[in-house]
Amino acid sequence: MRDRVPASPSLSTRATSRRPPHSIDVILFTPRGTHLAALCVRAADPQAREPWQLPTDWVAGDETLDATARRVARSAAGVDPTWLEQVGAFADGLRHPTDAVLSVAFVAVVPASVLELATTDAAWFSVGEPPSLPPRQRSMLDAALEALRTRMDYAPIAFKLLPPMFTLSELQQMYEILLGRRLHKASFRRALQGAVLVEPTEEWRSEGRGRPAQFYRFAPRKRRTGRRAVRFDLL
Amino acid sequence: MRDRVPASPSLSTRATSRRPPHSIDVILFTPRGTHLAALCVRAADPQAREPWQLPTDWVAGDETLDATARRVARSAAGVDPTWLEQVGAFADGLRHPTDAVLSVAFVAVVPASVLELATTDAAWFSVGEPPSLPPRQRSMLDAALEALRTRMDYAPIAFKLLPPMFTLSELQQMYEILLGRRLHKASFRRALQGAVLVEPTEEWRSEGRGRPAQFYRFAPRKRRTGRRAVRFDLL
DNA sequence: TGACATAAGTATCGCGCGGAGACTAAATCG
DNA sequence: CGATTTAGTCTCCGCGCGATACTTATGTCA
Repeated sequence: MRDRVPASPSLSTRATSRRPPHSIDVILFTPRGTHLAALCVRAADPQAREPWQLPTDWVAGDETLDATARRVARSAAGVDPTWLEQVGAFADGLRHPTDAVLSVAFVAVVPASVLELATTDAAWFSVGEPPSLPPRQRSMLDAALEALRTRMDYAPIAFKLLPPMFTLSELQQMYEILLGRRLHKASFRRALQGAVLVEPTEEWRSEGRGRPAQFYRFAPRKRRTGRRAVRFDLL
Repeated sequence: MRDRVPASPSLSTRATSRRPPHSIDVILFTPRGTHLAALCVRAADPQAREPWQLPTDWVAGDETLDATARRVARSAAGVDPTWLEQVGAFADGLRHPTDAVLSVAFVAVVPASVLELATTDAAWFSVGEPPSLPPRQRSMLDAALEALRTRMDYAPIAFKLLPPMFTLSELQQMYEILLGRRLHKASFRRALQGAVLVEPTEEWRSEGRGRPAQFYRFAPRKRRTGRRAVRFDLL
C-alpha cells in the first residue's frame, strides 16, 4: 500500500541531508454524483501540517514516469486508472510532503463504479471543496484540473470513464461532470455526429421511466485534421 | 559511458561525478525568414554520437525551474527569451547528453533581430530540417514545437516577437511563421478586431512600395471568457 | 504625367456551426 | 386515460470564417 512513502521521522526534519531527487504525484479524479472528486490520502507523517496529501512516490528502478504514476494511482485507489497523462514538473520553493526538490504531476481518472475504497487511509474530496494540502500539491491539483479540462477536446477521457456500451445522455452527463458545466443537448449530439466517434448498437436501455435510450459504442474513425482558425483567447 | 561535461563552456560547472538528478533543456525558437528555427549548440563531448544538442544545464542553488531555463537560454543565445513556458518532464530510457535521469523541457522564443550569434558554438536550424539530436532531446524538440503552436491561442507569443509597434501584416506574418501555415487576411483581422487585443496608433509606415500601413500596439482588454463548445478533435 | 505594380485595407456573399427553444416519441405511473 | 419522465429531433437565427473581389495609397518606370 502506501508503505512506499517513507513515514520515517526524517521527513519532519527540514535539515535533511539527502532529499529525494524527484517525486511522482498523481491527481486522480473520478465522477461522484454530478461532480468531480479527487483522491487524497492521509499524510504519512502524523505531525504534518495538513492531514491529507496527494498520493506520491518516487521512481523505482528503471520505471518510466508513466509506469510510476500508474503504480502510485493503483496503490492509492486499488485499481488502475483508465486514463493518465503528465501535467508537468513542479519545483518552486513550495513545501512538499516528501521534501522532494522536484515533483512531476500526473492527472488520471478512474470510473465511478470502483468508488469503494478498501482502506480509510484514502478518501475522495469534491474538487469544489478540496482539503488543505501541502502548498506544492495544492498548485498541482489546480493545474491537473485545468489540464484535464483542456485535454478533453483531444483525448477520449469521457469514454474511458464509461462502460463499453453507453447512451448518449450518459456520455453527455460525463462531459458535464468533467467540464463542470451544462451542455446543450442538440449541439452536443450534432457535434458528436460530425466527428465520427460513436456507432449505434442494437441494444436499448429498458430500465427507467422515460423513453428507452439506444446504446452506443466508442468507434472512432479517422478523418482529416480540420485546421481551425486562429483563436485569440488571450485574457 | 561518456563523461559528463557541461553543455556550454560558459555555464557553471558543478563538480559532481554522480549523474545529475535532472537537467533543464531549452528549445529556443526564432523566426528566420519565413520559417521557424531552433537553437542548437555543439555537443560538449567531442566523442558524442551527435555533433549538436539542445542547450541544457541543471538547477543551481535555489533557482526556480523557470529561472534556470532563462539562464540556459541566455547563455546559449546571448539574450533573454521574450517568452518561456514549461513543456514537461522527460525521463524515458532515451539517451541524454548529460545522462540526466530526468529532463525538464522548456519552450522559449526570441525576436529575429537578435539573430546574430556571438559564438560558433551555437547555430539556428530550421525546424523543417533539424540536426540529428540525442534521442531524448529529439522528442523534446517535437513536443516543444507542438506546445508552442497549441499555446499560441492563449499566450501572446507572436506579440513578444514583435517590436512595440507593428503593422497588422507583420503580426499576421508572425502568426504564419509560428503556425507554419498561411492565414486568411480578412478573417485574421476580423478575429483580431473581435478580441480587443490591439489599438491603432498615429504612426504609419512610410517605407516600401505599396500603400502605407498603420502601426498598432498590443493593448489587450479584459473580456468575459467565451465558453467554447465541446470539440471532438480526437483522432 | 500617366500606366503599371505593389501592398494595405475593406465589402460582400455563402456556408456551416452552435445556442435557444419547441416539438415529437416512447416508456412508467396513477 | 392523462400526467410525468426521459430520449431524440426539428427549426430558427446569429455569427464566425473562408473566398473573392474591390478600393485605396504608395512607388516605379516609360
